[in-house]
Amino acid sequence: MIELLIRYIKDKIDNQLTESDVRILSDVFYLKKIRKHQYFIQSGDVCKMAAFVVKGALKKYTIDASGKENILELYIENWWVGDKESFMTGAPTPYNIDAYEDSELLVINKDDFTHKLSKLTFMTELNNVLTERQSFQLMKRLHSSQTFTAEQKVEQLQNTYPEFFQRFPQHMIASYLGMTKETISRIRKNAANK
Amino acid sequence: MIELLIRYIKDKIDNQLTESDVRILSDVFYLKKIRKHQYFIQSGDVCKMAAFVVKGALKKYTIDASGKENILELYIENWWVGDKESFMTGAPTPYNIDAYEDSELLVINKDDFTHKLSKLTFMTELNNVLTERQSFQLMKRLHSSQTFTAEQKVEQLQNTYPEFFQRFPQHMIASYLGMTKETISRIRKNAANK
DNA sequence: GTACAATGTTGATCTAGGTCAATGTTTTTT
DNA sequence: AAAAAACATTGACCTAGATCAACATTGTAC
Repeated sequence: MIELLIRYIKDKIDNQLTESDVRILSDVFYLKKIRKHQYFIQSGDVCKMAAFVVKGALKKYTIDASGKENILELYIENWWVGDKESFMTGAPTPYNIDAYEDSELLVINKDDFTHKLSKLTFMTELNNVLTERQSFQLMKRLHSSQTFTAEQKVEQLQNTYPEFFQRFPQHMIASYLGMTKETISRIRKNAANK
Repeated sequence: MIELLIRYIKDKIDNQLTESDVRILSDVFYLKKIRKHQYFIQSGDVCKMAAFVVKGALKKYTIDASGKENILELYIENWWVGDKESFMTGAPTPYNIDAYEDSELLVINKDDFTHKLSKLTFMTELNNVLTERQSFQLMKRLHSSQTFTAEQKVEQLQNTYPEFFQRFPQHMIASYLGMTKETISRIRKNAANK
């Protein structure tokens, strides 16, 4: 399983991984299986793990006063799961993350991250690349959220992450895009007639 | 002027700045004054500068098909200005940035950034801290954008960046929050009667 | 293979916030 | 100090998308 992560990292960084790097990675990451509907973190927890998705599908969301679920992120294979802000600062997370499919995660504890990984240059490089990419994506999502019509949002998602439409039910996609299941249903019906 | 930047950096990083660090900073950053309404970058440009606001106020925005301005970021003293994605990747920016007040910026060119700063550890540290913070903020803004009412959005902004209400006209705040000037006007009138 | 949960569709109705237009106020320019 | 921009307010009306409710379809567990 760790091979998937090694391959992923090699792809993202400029330099090569040494044998020692690979050994450390294999040492600190451990496989955790989580079943459909099981929580990875719950609102109020401090997020003490970060994880790489080897297999499965998960979602990050909040629940509002009226009980409505608001999905912020969807995760499938090769995505990193967790609340980075809580992980880094130790503040309780406002989010829930749970599995939508039975999943396999490569998990690292905060403690190992701090002591065994954070001084490895390839790891800080990876971390920076990912944080930067995340922030670029969020800027685009915020812009779309504020300026696009529901139809444009769906179309954009079909262009950026078409996989999501295969892996998640429509009502979850709708929530991720900040609209209702009825709206996305009508939009897709319409799009089919074009 | 550079002292402001030095002080700012010292505040953000763990280690001390050496004399050599300070010399390099003074060397690569230069002061640029920009007048009200003047562009810092325009949509379609490649962003070849990053800048620290010493004095003034600016905005980042797009213009949609119908001519409506959509503000994505507001900047005042001690904020960093630019399109980081365009700056890092060399892709043309989709955004405009211009001055809302006469402003003074400490500017660094991409070339100097790459060759003279990017190998200094304090600078990569600063860069990472800022990118991370940016991404945390964007996540919160996206969540608010998708789940808050107009009223809640205004209230949240008053708690997070109350300065904005002093520095920018209401119609710009409205655009930043993704609503119209009429809506924010009615909300604030209401809030006053509480 | 029957039952039950999860998912998706469709129509009727509602509403938060947008649009439009007129008017008022404050700031800037000359 | 007058004229012109820029900014803000208010009312009337409109609309994209939400809500509500009923029903259809698909998946899953026993």
